Amino acid sequence: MSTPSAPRTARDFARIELTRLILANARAQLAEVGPGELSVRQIARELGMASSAVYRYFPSRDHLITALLIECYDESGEAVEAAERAVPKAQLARRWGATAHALRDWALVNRHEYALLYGSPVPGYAAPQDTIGPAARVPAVFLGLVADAEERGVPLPSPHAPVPRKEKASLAPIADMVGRPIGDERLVRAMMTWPLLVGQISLELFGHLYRGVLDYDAHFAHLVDRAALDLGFR
Amino acid sequence: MSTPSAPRTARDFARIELTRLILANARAQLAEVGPGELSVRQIARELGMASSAVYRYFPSRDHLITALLIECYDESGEAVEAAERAVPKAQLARRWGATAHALRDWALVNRHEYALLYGSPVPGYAAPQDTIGPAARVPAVFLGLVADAEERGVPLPSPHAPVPRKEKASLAPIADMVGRPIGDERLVRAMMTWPLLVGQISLELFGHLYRGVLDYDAHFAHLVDRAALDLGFR
DNA sequence: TGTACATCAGTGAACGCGCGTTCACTGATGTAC
DNA sequence: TGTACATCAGTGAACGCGCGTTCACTGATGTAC
Repeated sequence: MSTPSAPRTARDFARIELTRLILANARAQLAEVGPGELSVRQIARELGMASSAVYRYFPSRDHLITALLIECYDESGEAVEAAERAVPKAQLARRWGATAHALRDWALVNRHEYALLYGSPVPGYAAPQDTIGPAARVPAVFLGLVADAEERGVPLPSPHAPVPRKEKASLAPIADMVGRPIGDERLVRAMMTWPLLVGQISLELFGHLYRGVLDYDAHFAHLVDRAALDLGFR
Repeated sequence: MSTPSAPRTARDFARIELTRLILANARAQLAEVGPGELSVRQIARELGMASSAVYRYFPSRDHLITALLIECYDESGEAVEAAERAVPKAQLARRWGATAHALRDWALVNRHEYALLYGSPVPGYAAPQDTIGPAARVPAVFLGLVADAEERGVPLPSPHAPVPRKEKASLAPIADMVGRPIGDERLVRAMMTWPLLVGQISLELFGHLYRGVLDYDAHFAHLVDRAALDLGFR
């Protein structure tokens, strides 16, 4: 993909391998330390090379972070997509459940990575355009689900809320992303699941449910079931 | 409150004043810089004193952050409570809308403060018990709202989702916090609004809606209206 | 009211640490003839 | 196939910066008699 060309020479191979190693090590650092504390020097140390050598592969720390962002968006996207694929297409509620739980499970195993994606922005870092595509993978799965529901004519539970013109216009890019016909009401419902999931996972991981909710698993599972109803999936 | 005793001497006055000044300056720093980059030395510089002097007032940077957390939780709590108070008790939907918008408005004006409260935890910092009380103010307002709805016998829209025993037990501390009788289903609904709001505000502030949603204001307003329906508020 | 002592605020230097990035340089690898 | 040159990887020192925290000290404020 981003390989400049087929590796021919030993140098090419080494370059690819080391780029991979550096990224893998940066990633490993995220097991111990938050995204803001990622250190080029620490990576170099771990790899037994001079810190300046890293700059042959990534022109700056920001480029490294960008690569990590893309990797993590893709990884979580892949996890969510795989979970969804494993359920028969017709079972909307189970597909929804599988995807929602896949996202949370990924976040629980990759806490700092989750924080990198959905927590506060890394200080001094501005994400470039390159991350937009990968970032859209997870929401795209959810949007695909509601589009399927629309296709099958699955009814949405009442009461319905009329969608104002302004809001409809506001969501035009999302409707485009779906690429299939979808009712306003259903699109809004889909747009509620996204903050619900990210909000719930963030509250849990960032410690806001501590001593409030006793069983995080049970609570998340129930919220997902509840949301399935609202989406007309059962 | 946390004043050790009534200020009697000039020293006492100066101590209170300087503690206030240091905190105010730390707070002002948040206008420019994220919570993770808060610097004791920078505060001292701004105040024209030696950095070591700050340690007469706060024994460590962590204590400063704790004080900031409490201040910000209280401030946002106060904003939300005030917004709610301004609406007649009987108008549940409007009370809900006012509180939800108050939280977002506060977050928009105080972006780094919001990140401090609801974003990724500050690296190397562990919040002590002292923050739990103030942190509960905002959710308490929302819980109060649904408790009022319960009291008035406001019906919840169908379809209803039976709440499993496990989940019911899991939410026991929250039910306690409410302190008034409240149905399981309604409590769960309340527990969905919290991640919805925090999730939506975080997605917006942290850049995840960029070029996806065009009009953040309109979208948030509609989500809040939509949620009001689900809560039985209209 | 005045003196002797204790308490505390604030200073400035220092400790010990870490960071991202640059740069001149060496030596290995690749390429063109 | 062998040589001359160009390209690139990696080094180690350095720049310039910032940080939290400690400590011995001075001078002002407060207290007890």
